[in-house]
Amino acid sequence: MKKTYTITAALPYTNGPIHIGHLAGVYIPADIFSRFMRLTGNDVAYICGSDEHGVPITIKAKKEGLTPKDIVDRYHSNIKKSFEDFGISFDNYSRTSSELHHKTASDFFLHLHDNNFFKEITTEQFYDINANQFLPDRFIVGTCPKCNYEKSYGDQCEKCGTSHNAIDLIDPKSSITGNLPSLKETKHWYLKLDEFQSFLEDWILKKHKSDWKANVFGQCKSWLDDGLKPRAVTRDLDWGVSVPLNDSDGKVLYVWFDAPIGYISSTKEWATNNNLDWEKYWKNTDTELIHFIGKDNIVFHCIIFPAMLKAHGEYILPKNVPANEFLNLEGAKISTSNNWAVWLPDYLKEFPNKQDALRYVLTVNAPENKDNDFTWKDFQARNNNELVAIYGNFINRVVVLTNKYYDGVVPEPTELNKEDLHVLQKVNASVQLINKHVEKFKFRESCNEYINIARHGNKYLADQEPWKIFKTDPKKVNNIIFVSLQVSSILAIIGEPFLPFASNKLKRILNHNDHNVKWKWGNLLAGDLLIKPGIRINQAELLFTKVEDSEIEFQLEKLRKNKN
RNA sequence: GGCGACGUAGCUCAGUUGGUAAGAGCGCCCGACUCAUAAUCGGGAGGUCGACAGUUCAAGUCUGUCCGUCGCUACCA
Repeated sequence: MKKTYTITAALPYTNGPIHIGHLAGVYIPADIFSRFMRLTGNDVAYICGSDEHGVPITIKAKKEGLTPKDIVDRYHSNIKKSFEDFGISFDNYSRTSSELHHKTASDFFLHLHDNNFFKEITTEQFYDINANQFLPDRFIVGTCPKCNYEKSYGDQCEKCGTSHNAIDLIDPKSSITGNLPSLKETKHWYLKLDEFQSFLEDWILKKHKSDWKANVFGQCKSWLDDGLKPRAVTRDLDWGVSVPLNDSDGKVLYVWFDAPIGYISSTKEWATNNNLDWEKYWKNTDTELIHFIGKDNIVFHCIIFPAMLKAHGEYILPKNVPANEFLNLEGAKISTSNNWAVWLPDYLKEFPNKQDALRYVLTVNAPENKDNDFTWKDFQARNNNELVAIYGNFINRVVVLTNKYYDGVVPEPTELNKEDLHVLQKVNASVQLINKHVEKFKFRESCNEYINIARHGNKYLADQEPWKIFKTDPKKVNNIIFVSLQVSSILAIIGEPFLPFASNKLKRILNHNDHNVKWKWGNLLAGDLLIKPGIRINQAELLFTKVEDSEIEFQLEKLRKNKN
């Protein structure tokens, strides 16, 4: 049945390029899901954009002697381009600095304000007179009251790990100017989250007990059991969406309040550009809203944003929030500040035309249930032993045999025998399994099952040995090659969500447009014969190429240098 | 400190509501084949299921304690 899906991928924060952790945790799974849902005939809006507000960007700008706008412009285009080059199929990639977003977020805030969902609370915050700004906890350094470490941050001591309030620090200093900060009163708007306690308990703990992932459900339960409290949704800052009220000079919406609204404004932008109705994707109760995020964002997407949407009153709530865990790199935590990462722009430059290899490795080793480790050696092994040796090699065998025996023309099959039908059945069973797993967000299993199709193909060829009987039983060989080409065409169709570049290449090799059945999901599911005898296919081209030891050594060396 | 998720073969992971002798892929060893990017196909070795205790006729699967990894969070469960 055709459905409408609004699929969001966490808005990347524009203070650095995209790295493999982002890809494995969010963008690749969301892309597979989106592509799969399009492939199977659904109406999909795959939405994302740059998250460009918040304190870290203003600090980075200050350090580089630039404006916040300079910083976000730089990374917005960097991120947008690397997503495009990598083949992430967003329907729209917007940015939160856009006018449309400011208006959308501002209106959203006003709507909640007018309906009395906020509480104004005045507190004392640290203020740096010289820098002329309030200081978030992260930008206050002082001596930890517990372990006496002298460079503890305002929110947490890096040495003993305990968290505290900035006010508790001994001898606090502004990390911007080094001055002693003073306390100053400030008023902020707090979302009355507590009023949504019972609603959220019913919605999450009862209605989504079985279909949300254990890590997501557990995290939510922990928050709900604790009891929700009003939460500040504004900040003292001059960079962001201004609070649209009279007595709100110097106040902006907290970045975590405006960022998820970015999903909505990005959808609006897309709808406007394509002459569509954006409300269908956010206000129609038949539409399934799915948020792909990392585990650090669970509370915002499962508690706060749904409360905001519910408070607004017109919006649908997420059907699921398949949060992933984290990806490590060579045994250590990925870190932007320590430059311990594989950056996507670097990868694209250093491994040209190998987008699918990274997609594949990050899919089959995705941190779906627990933190996982990415190693270059594993990357090489999976590329060489699985993509090249199993999938690429199967296609190559079939295409070479077709060219060798039939001058590239698809042979006419006669009655298929037990073995022929058996392999087609096995492939069909794999297709069903892939479908099932993708719907449950089990992308690693679905991708493994995809490779299994090529395994079935290799085994079929090995068992049938057409090269042995070509002279003695040509009719049988006709069938073997025909069936192998049929399997190849199935791989081309269903591989698109996982390995889109290879899939397109394979379609070209097999001349998919010339066959009399459209290579569409429905025809595949119906078990239709996708290839037509008499059609000439092209010469063999390698679908994947090997990754050499020297390339892996180069990457490892690069990481070693960063470490020092 | 509290809460949550996770801890299964060398590596990465599956293991429904507890029940026939613990599974897969990769890696490793042996064999077969040669159409294929020395690729493929078959077979094999390898695990006291983090530790300890408990419930049960029966536990990787439930309970408790502890240890480890990661995340969330605060003096509050």
